[in-house]
Amino acid sequence: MVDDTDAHPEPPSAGTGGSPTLEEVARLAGVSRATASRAINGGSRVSARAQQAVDDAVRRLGYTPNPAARSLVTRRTDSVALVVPEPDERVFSDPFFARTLHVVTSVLSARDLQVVLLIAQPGDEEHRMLRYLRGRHIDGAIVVSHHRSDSLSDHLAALGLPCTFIGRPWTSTDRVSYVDTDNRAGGREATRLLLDRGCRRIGTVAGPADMTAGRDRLEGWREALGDAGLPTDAVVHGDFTELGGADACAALLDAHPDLDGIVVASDLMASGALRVLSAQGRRVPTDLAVTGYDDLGIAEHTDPPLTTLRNPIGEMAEEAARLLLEQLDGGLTLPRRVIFSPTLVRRASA
Amino acid sequence: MVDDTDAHPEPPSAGTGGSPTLEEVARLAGVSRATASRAINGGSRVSARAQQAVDDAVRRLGYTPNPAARSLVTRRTDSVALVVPEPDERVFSDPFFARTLHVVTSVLSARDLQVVLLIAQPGDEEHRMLRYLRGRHIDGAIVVSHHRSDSLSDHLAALGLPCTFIGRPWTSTDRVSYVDTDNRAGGREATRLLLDRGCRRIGTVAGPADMTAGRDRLEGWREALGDAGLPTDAVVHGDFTELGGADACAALLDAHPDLDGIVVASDLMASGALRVLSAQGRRVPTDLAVTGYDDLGIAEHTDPPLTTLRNPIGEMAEEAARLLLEQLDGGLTLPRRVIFSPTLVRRASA
DNA sequence: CCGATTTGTGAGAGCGCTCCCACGCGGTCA
DNA sequence: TGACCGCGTGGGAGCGCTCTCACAAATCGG
Repeated sequence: MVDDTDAHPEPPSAGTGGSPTLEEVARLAGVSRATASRAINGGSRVSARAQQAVDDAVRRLGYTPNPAARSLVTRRTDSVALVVPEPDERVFSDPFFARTLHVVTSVLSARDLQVVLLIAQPGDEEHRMLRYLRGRHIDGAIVVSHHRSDSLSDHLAALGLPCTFIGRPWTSTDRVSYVDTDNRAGGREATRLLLDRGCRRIGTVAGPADMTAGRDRLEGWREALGDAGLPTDAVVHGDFTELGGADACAALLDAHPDLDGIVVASDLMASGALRVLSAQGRRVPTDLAVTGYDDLGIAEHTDPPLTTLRNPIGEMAEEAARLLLEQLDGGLTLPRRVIFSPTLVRRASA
Repeated sequence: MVDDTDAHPEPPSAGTGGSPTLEEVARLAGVSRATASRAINGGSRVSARAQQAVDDAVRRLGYTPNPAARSLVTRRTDSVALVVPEPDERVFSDPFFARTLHVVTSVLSARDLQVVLLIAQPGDEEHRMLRYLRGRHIDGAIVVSHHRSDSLSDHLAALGLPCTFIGRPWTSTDRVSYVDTDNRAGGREATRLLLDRGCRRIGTVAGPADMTAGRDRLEGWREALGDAGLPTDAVVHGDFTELGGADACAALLDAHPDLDGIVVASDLMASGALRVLSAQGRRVPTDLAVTGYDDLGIAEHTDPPLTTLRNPIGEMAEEAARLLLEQLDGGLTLPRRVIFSPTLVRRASA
């Protein structure tokens, strides 16, 4: 029902449904397409009169720019991927991801960037994900929970896609930006705490060996025990899940029944470990002291509440988002790294 | 480093970085752009020879079609939103969403559709989300956990965007497709079970009053009790979280200390309720019988394991994805609804 | 009061793709 | 043998937008 008083040939969509185009906005506002475009995108070099006319026209027509047309010419899509190479059970049960997604989204959406969550467990989904990343669907990526086997850092570095890792990647560390915490220091600190309270037989439920966070915390534990001249043989790896932590703890106690302290590499795993200890009738911290890692809401609700190392997940995610924005804005910036420090939070378990 | 033996004017990006275009693939394959396009998109009406040449060229150049250019002309984006109008804490703690996302993604990605997770708690994020849905970023949407206040069904119906609801929407039920379970029957069945085992004072921890699933289950409870000539005054609403369930249960027991049975509208809430009951020293099911709802992995791990009604979440999500595909393929199909039946799963709590 | 800037504007060229249409070619049928 | 039919192909238009550029009008300093 548009008045076709002039005889210009028009696409059939003009009168029928099809959403309004910039052309139509411009016509209604009595300006050129170029001016309408300027008015809509920030409006520098546009007279107040023209701006007003365009704004009105946009409102009257309910105009929304066509993102495909726009990104065809700008070569930007205004969306960013949050890549999580993990099975979705884990993504949806570890509060770490919820927090990260929340913070990343709020930082990026303040700049009108859409965050696309890409969950891909290893396998063919990984391949699909790489195809997606390669396909110019997104302007950049934030990768979290990266494993040694997904050579994500290499792939992304090779692609030249702006990206930031949360947690130091295994390779290409000189070519991609990342944020991390000093996991080795954290591991050391947790262990020293147990040493200070008198533990002399300290084991660890370590994180996955294919994740830098897991390995670094383990290294810290090794260092502290080595410095104290104590053995570093009581190690079992878990997978950062509660169940995995329980299993690992059971295995650890099986092999080393004499332990009087356990450094667990995450709160979720520690929560599983506490369950096992309680089932075995071992009192925490009297018989055996336990430390966790992360402090993301679970630690205070376990029984007993966990002494743990707080990772500033929120700040890390925020910084990661900012680093990505820098790359998106600045064109080619040098890879940057920002390392945070974990802080000890004392509760009842150690 | 492309050989520019001919004198045709070329964009600067041809030799420099910029990813290869269809034009370049066609040239390398020695065919026209049109033929290259056909070969790449399913290849009907393409000779084996041409197909081969194009395939080779694609591989040699590492060509990926530019999605923006493609969707500008096809008017499809090949991506679909999974809309969750909930705060992200809840999305990331209720296994229901993990399962739904998993199933929806696997059905849709088999058809090369990208799933975009849209989490938007009520407020201005909601507005941003509607803008996104309106902006032709996606071809369709699946909405899960819809509340009365987000008038999502009305908005989407008005937009004419293909969409499917998981869980009956409040309004526009005649204009949008949805899948649901017979929640009223489920509520009735849970209540009858308690009646059969001799309970005579049965309360309920109901779901949110602004969600159809919550209201329908409550209705079922009312009906069953009404039929039995028993009072239906012991009602407290929870918010489908564990903590909410605990609080609601405490409030319920406070107001009605004489209860001998509680119908809880979700397993997560029932898990919170069991914790409260145990803290109060009430034995389940001896002193008081409890039923849950959903049966998504939590029910078997509570203490005692929950008697519950299994919702076929996986099948529902699958069907929802299929209904959406139908709309995407078929153009204008009539709104359809598919109702599943919950099945009783007996465990120890009732 | 005149050249030099600044400011607002529109014409028009693409961005990379799909798809319509017209064309040549061999095979089939009356 | 000519009319007709596919089939494979390429030419070319155009999707809706941004952005460069040229140009007129307004503003400025000397």
